Parts: sequence; C-alpha cells; structure tokens
Amino acid sequence: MTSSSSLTKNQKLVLDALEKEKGPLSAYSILDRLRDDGLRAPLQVYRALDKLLDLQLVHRLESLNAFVACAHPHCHASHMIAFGICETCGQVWEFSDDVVRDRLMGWAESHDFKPSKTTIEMKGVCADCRAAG
Amino acid sequence: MTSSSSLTKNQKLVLDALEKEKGPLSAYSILDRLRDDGLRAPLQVYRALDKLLDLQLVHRLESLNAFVACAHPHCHASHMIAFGICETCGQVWEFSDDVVRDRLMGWAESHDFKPSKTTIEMKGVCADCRAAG
DNA sequence: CTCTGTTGTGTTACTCTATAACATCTGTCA
DNA sequence: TGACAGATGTTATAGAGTAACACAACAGAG
Ligand SMILES: [Zn+2]
Ligand SMILES: [Zn+2]
Ligand SMILES: [Zn+2]
Ligand SMILES: [Zn+2]
Repeated sequence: MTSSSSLTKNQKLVLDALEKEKGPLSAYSILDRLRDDGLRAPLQVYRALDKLLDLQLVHRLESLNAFVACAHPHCHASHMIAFGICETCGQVWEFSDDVVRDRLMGWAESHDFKPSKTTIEMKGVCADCRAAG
Repeated sequence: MTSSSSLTKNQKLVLDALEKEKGPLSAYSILDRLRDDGLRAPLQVYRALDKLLDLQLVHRLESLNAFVACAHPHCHASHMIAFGICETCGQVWEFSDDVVRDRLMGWAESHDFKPSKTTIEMKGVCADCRAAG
C-alpha cells in the first residue's frame, strides 16, 4: 500500500495534527501539540514530516518554515504546486497552473537546467481578511 | 539619492560581500567574511540585509535561507522575480516572465487575493554541472 | 526458525537562523 | 540648540534543523 494506511504511529499523529489545523504549522508547533501523545523531541516530528513529504501528503512552505497538509491528496503526483498564503489569517490555498509550469519548464529547457523541485508561494491578504479590514 | 551611493558602512560591506560571491550566502557566512572589517554580531548583518532587501539590491532565497546580490539592480522595481538555483555549484539565475506573472496575478484576482510578495524558486542542476556530471 | 537488512524510534547534544531588548551615536531639520 | 529619526554595538535568547548513537519492529532469504 502506498498511502496513509501504511503510516506509522508518529506519522499519523503528525498528519492528524496538520489536518486539524486550518493553516500551516511549524515543526515545533506540531511538537507542542503532540507532547501529550508522547512525542518529546523535534527529531521525532522531522522524521515523520520527511516521510509525509515524500508521500506528498504534506507540503513545506519555504517562506514560512512551516508545513501544511495537502489539500488534494493523491492528486498531483508530479505537479508543480503553487500556494497562496494569507499573512493575516494564515490560511493557505493550494493550486496549480499548467501555463505557469510550461513557462518555467521552458526557461529551464532553454537554459539546459534540470529542475528537481520548484517553489511558488504568493503571500498576501485573502478576500475574507480584506472584507474584515 | 535612492541607491547604493547612500548606503552606510555596514550596508556597503554586506553588499560588497554578496557581490564578490558567485552564489548565495547565509547571513552567518556573510558575518564570517566581515569579521576582519569589524562586524561582530548577526544583528549587524541582518539589519544591513533588511535595508538592502528594501532597496532591491539583494534578494532572499527562501528555500535556502540565504541571500544573493541582485543581478540587475534598478531594473525590476515591482517585478515578480524567479530564480533558478543549481544544487550542485550553488550558482543562481535571476529572471522574470510576464506570462507567469500574469497567470499568478490572474489566480489572485479570481480569488480576491491581494498578493504582497511572491516567491518563485526552481532548484535543480545547471548545464555546466550536468556536463561535468 | 534464525539470520540479516531495512525502517522506525527515542534521546542527548549540538548547529544554524533570526530576533528582543537596551544603550549609544550620528546626522538632519526646525 | 534641541528634538527626532535612523544606524550602531552588545548581550542574551528564541526558533529551526541535524548529528550521532542505541535500540525495537518487521520482512524476506536461507
Ligand atoms: Zn498537495
Ligand atoms: Zn486571510
Ligand atoms: Zn534582482
Ligand atoms: Zn551548477
């Protein structure tokens, strides 16, 4: 089995913590939420996150040093994913755009550059927060 | 004056250090290179970097926690900048693509999201390093 | 069944990245 | 001159991530 049914205890705990949260969490925030479940050291969280990132069940937001549960599990095997991140409420939107991907891949090809991982993150203010002003 | 002629001593030191380097540097690496020039604490570097980032003379690479001198100073006031980053040699290419910008702005408009800062970073292996393979 | 390799766990200690708080200094402008 | 904004210097601390080592669980080969 390739997905969450084969997760270990710690991996499930970390994934659950992220899925319960509307926004991203830092590794240390996750740790704090899981102390009552027996987790004691950062490394326990980071190891679980490594696996979850491999499985694409979780994404890392580079500009926040934080992690978020995938919004569309199993749906973007090798996609180039983009994120909208509200700086006010912390909510995250996950999307992908084939035109963006093609343009970036085009730049890579024209420069003989072989991309392995691409980060696209838009920080700003979401509709709700603007309305709440 | 709006540019490098008005920089202070520390700001010039930090900018020089980044311009001398072909690739990105962490704040602490910058500090190490500037100890002989009198810098002693991380904060001195971070404060200079803050100003240089404001002036767009330096860019921060979120996926590396590192900084790089702008390749085209004065040329992209409000542009959305993308980076290609070689994971082997560390070299960085700075470019922008209007189509990518338009697509991302389009997503933002359609979601009533007001972006303030966008990060686009492609990590991979450059032509030279692939040839040297 | 036992050996063995692989993966996950737990723990301690550590490095690297970034900021808080406070005092001082320097220039600009009224 | 006085007042303010911005830059500086220093110490201490917070936040993010990894190294190293020992042990447990489990699957497959012989
Ligand atoms: Zn996803
Ligand atoms: Zn919001
Ligand atoms: Zn630039
Ligand atoms: Zn290279």
